[in-house]
Amino acid sequence: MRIKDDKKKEALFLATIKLVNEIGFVSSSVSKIAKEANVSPATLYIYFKNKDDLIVSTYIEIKRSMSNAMLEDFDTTMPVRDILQQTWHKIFSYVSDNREDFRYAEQFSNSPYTDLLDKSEVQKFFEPFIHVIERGIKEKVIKDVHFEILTTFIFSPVTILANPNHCHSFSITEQNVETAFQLAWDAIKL
Amino acid sequence: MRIKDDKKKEALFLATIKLVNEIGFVSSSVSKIAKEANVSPATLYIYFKNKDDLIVSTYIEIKRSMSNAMLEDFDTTMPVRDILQQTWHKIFSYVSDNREDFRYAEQFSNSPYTDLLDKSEVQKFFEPFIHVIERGIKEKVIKDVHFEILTTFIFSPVTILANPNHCHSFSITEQNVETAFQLAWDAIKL
Amino acid sequence: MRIKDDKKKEALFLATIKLVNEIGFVSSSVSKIAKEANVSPATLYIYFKNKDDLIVSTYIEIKRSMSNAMLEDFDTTMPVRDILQQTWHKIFSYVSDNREDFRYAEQFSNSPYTDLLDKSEVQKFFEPFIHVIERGIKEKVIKDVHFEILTTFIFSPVTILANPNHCHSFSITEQNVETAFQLAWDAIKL
Amino acid sequence: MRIKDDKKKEALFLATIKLVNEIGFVSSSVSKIAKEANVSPATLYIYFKNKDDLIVSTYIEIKRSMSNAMLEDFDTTMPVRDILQQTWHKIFSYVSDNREDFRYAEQFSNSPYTDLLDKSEVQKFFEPFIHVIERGIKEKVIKDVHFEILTTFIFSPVTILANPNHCHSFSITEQNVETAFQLAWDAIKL
DNA sequence: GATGAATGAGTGTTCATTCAT
DNA sequence: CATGAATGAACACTCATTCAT
Repeated sequence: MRIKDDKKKEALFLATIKLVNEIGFVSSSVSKIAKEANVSPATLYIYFKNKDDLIVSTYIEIKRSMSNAMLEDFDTTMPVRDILQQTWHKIFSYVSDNREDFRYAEQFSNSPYTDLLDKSEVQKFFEPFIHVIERGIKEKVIKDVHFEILTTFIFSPVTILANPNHCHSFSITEQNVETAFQLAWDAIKL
Repeated sequence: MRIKDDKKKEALFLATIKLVNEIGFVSSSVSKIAKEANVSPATLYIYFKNKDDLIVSTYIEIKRSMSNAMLEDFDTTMPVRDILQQTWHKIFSYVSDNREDFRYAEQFSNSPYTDLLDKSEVQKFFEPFIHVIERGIKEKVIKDVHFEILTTFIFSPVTILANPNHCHSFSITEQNVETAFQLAWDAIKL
Repeated sequence: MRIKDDKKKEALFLATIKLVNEIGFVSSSVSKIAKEANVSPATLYIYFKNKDDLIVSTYIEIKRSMSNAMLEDFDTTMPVRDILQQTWHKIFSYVSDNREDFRYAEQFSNSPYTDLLDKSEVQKFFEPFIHVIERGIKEKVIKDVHFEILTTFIFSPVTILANPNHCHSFSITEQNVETAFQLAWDAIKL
Repeated sequence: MRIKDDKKKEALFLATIKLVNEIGFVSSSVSKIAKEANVSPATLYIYFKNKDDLIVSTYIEIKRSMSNAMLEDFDTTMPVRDILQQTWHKIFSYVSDNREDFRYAEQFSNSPYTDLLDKSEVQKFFEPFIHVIERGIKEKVIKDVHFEILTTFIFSPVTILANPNHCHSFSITEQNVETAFQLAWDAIKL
């Protein structure tokens, strides 16, 4: 028999990201994705249960790689501010180097497909950072306010600033990123 | 016949918002929207050029009403901080009272339909606030950094905190909203 | 607006019967039926809820017309034997004149589509005959045995003899039909 | 390897019968049948030319076994009535003991697959009985009428009465079966 | 012999839009 | 102005069958 070809699965991931970024989820039909990946529509169903599965799996794949990049050199013994600063720069760096992946993830997390996602699967990637913030509160360097308020100011700005749809004149330079971090830190620091 | 006209258009707006919130953009077909509005699919094409036009017009209509609410009691002579604080509370209040409209706007602004939107048409609603921020910089009460960094910290948090999809444990109470504003102001203030 | 065209529904009935007789239920796809009826596949869904509905409705339509033919000149005051004899001939006559309808009905009633049929809707057509048989038992001209044994010998032979799939050398002549009735009557008479 | 072969073929027969009875011919796809038989779809094509061949072969296999059961203790020297009576009981007995096989055979003989069947291949199983009837006519104990009329009354009732789809209140008891035979014999006897 | 991967052709169904009235 | 009928094109998905190993 023929052997299952990881190249095909990879090709389907890439085709999905490319097409969704170009024409959106709705217009990215199974047959278009298959054609882009140089596969038969039927083949797609060997590697994925259905279209939803393909879309969600692609997202998880991206998040896995994103998480790996962020956790590189992660050192919990550093001061809270330094960890957040390092992470902040790492995220911008990843986003800058993987614009296509980032755009897909953005579209996904604001689409109805999110409902199909097991949130815990993705949230676990962020756990290390959550612990850092908790430590910051205990050490009295971060304001002791509702947790979601803190994350809104320390994590969300990244996705907004990096999204050219929202901020088309902001460019990801070392200087800009550091400036933005100053504001984020001013927001949450005690 | 003027009255009848407006009623049908209004009914179509409401039906669109309701359906899109209930089943999403993808499943909200023209015929379903028409049925929800008690109108023939063909009638829809009298009031709107096509489906895209309907979707985009509905968004602009919401933004117009949102803007009106925000500009109530708008007094440019007040101190910068007070204006922003008042506006911040006004937005949360509007969102709280018009959850359906807000949800639609959120879905819209993260869908490919955004591409069809003349951004300037919506941005003009925000102009008064832009002027306030510019004044704040000149008066040296707001940091003199890239403009989009400032808006990211002073406007975006609202849509994130008010979106139960992102923050399901944050509730819009006077206290919570004020706390969040403190962080926003700390971020941008000099 | 255009007016709903009964001719289209009729054409769909005829196309369904023709195709199903020629190539069977499985191969009779919606698009083939639509093409045969000179309609768009989408049009079919204006007149019928789905394929199943089309198939079942076609059957009921046939049964209605079959029943009408059988109940012509139906006179409950005649002797039991005469009524059955008259009906027997009438059925064969109908079948002979409407071979396509009969073949469709035969295929249908031996297909999984039967499960979708509200049996009572069709059984009501046979009620008058059931009463006749009950009368025959009471008058002691028909054997007093399990009801389904009686119907098996007085009704089923028609569908078997008239079905060229089962009996290809039996032809529906007045003489043959009368002979067959003799056997049926001999079977059930006391 | 002979043994392994036969096991696979047998497994495919059984899987076909089971699936077709459960979900019908239409839904019984090659891959589902293969999975049910714990075999690759490709393997199926080693034992059968194609799907049609599998379906038809399964039917013939059932008919062969049915015929074997009927011909047990077959004694052409007995009186015509006794032979028919014995056979009649034997068929009911077989059907009662092999409901799955019977159901498959019923579905098959009312499906378009019948067209693919070489009728003579099955009819040869019935030859001994045909000779008995011919003898009955010659001996003037059976009516001298069209042959298919006779078989309609002496064989078909079995498949109707035993089919719960047609007769759901008739149960195969010794008594019921004997009663039904009385009617069959009354129909054809001179 | 035996397999799972691979596929073109097809399925039933819905879509945004237009037509005739 | 307003409509429901009508449709070609597209949808997600499954099929019987073949291929390479």
